[in-house]
Amino acid sequence: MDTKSQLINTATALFQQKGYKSVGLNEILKACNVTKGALYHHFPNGKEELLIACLHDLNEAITTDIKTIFKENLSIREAIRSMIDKLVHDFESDGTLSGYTFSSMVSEMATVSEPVRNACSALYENIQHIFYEKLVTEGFSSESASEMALLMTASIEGAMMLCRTQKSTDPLKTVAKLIPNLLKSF
Amino acid sequence: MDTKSQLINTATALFQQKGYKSVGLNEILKACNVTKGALYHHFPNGKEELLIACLHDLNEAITTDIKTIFKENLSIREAIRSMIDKLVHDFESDGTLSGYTFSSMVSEMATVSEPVRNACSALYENIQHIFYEKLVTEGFSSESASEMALLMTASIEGAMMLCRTQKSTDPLKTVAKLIPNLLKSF
DNA sequence: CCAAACATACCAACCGGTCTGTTTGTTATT
DNA sequence: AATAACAAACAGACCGGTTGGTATGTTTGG
Repeated sequence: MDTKSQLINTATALFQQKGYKSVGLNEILKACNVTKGALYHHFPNGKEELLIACLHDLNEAITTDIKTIFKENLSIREAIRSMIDKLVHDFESDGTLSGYTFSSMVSEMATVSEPVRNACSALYENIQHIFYEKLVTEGFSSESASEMALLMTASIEGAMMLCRTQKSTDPLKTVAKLIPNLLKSF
Repeated sequence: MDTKSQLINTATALFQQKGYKSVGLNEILKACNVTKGALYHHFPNGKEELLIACLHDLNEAITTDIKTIFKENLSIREAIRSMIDKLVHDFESDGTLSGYTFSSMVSEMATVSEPVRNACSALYENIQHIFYEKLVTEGFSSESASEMALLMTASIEGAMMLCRTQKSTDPLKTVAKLIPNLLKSF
């Protein structure tokens, strides 16, 4: 793999685990055996440019990942189920909840840096759009589909937060169990 | 107000706005005109002890705040509605979403410091417990009440995250609108 | 008189970022 | 084929500023 992708990949993982400010450049550099010169060659604007590159990469990765899940599963219930199953599995295997979340970066940077906030906003919008389209094909009206997509995104993101504080996957499991009920209520 | 509370209050506000790592001790000290000596007199273990004190204070403040809202409002629908209305109002007036959230602190510290993680966990549990009790008095079974309490907490927390990235209160408003539907679905 | 409640100067460690090289790969010229 | 020329891709020493934290003093209330 080339140096640039290497930087993005390890930085992404570290940012997801510890947040943005908690991870120093030297930590990233050491983790992927790259020197400072190389970093500033590929990212002249330093750490924040690297973060935005990470968010862009994450956006693409998450989007394609969810899209394939939504293609493989016929109903939105099954799709959401297998999506959350994957999150739960990842969390249980490596202990870190890095799946479709970047809340650690959102919450500390969204209020500080506009470019970062925009990158995060784009990511959430993409996720919601995938939900939205699936819901529309299942007969939901445009309005209720976008509302449901928002509710689903919010509850999953919130559940991940709870999982992190509780060191347990139960919140995600509960939400996964309840989402079918939500869909019924419309 | 005494020095200790002054420190806690201003630190809480700053932490909520920018997160933990982004706020330096000197920034806090300057903001409330307190010197380093005073800080380390009241919090010998420094910044992290201050953060935990903030979380404890926040816990109490949020808990009593929500409790009074839940006493004033007969149905849980009305209670949630006025709770979110308050959040929306705060966000629209001062631009910062500091209400019942501390996700900025959770996400960057929960994976790093156990004491902080515990304090955050306690806070979420308290909130859920208030929801839970109200739901039980409205006839929900113990099991579905705790599930609903979790779902509500998660979706509100997630919605706040979305609000922050979108710089809009719409996500919270949408969630507020949909929660009655959730309750019906049980 | 004594301890609690500060104030202030100071510190090593670390931060992100810049600097000046050196290596390496590509292309043009003879 | 050899070489000159050039730029991209690094390497690593270095820098000023800031960080959280400490040590030592001074004030103040009981």
